[in-house]
Amino acid sequence: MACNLDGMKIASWNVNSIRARIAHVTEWVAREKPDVLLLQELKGSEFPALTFQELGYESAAVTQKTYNGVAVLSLHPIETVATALLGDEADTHARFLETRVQGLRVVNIYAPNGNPIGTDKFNYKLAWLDRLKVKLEHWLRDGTPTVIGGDFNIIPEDIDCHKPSSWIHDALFQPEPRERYRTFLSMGYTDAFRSSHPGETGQFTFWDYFRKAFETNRGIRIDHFLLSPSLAPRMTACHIDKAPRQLEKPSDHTPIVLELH
DNA sequence: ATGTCGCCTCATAGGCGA
Repeated sequence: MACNLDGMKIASWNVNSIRARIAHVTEWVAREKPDVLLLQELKGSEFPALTFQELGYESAAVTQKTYNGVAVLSLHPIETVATALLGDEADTHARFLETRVQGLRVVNIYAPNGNPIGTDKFNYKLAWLDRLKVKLEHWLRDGTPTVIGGDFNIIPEDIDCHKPSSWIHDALFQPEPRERYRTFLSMGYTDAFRSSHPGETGQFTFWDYFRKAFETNRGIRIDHFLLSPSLAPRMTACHIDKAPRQLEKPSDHTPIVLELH
């Protein structure tokens, strides 16, 4: 299936409130000029589409008051395919947005955090990941080049956190979500960052606001790009841009950037 | 348990979610 992805740059960033972070995001977009940007944790009913339109970006957003919220920005036309994850009609969280850009299936997710473990929140997380798996199976079968990006709220392996013992009681590090993430990989999806940086330690996308976590690089890698088998050979690079995390009043996450050919 | 953000409201302090 032909699609023009040459030089295409796709980024993902959990901004922890688009209203609080609008200056950081617009400055980063103007400088980095990604073809596509996936945003998570918008935390508001209104998405500032006009602000990004002025920078040349079309947008699609699924919003919710106070919580969650995901958006896709693109220099190219966006076709919105789905605004909710199938499998639970009662689930009203704004966590899923499936689009098509330049013949590529671009899926933006904000997976549930799931803390504390042993509660409905943790069960919701596992059920949500199981629903995502059903979609992942469908997308494999139709062969369309597919990228799933966003905040997975999963620390895949021990090297994806500064110190495993600090996270053993956290939902992001539990065997159940990690097992699901490994299943996604065994199905044929590629973890874009890890596959291009095998064994590299100290590479994180999130650092807590407290205890000087960023300054001491005590972080976790929870923002990911999964690539379908049809897309994986077209990855040229994947990196984490720590610059926005160093700004005044930053998001607790920083962007991850994927490049294709 | 704690730390620190950002949001909201039975609002200017406290609760929730992360």
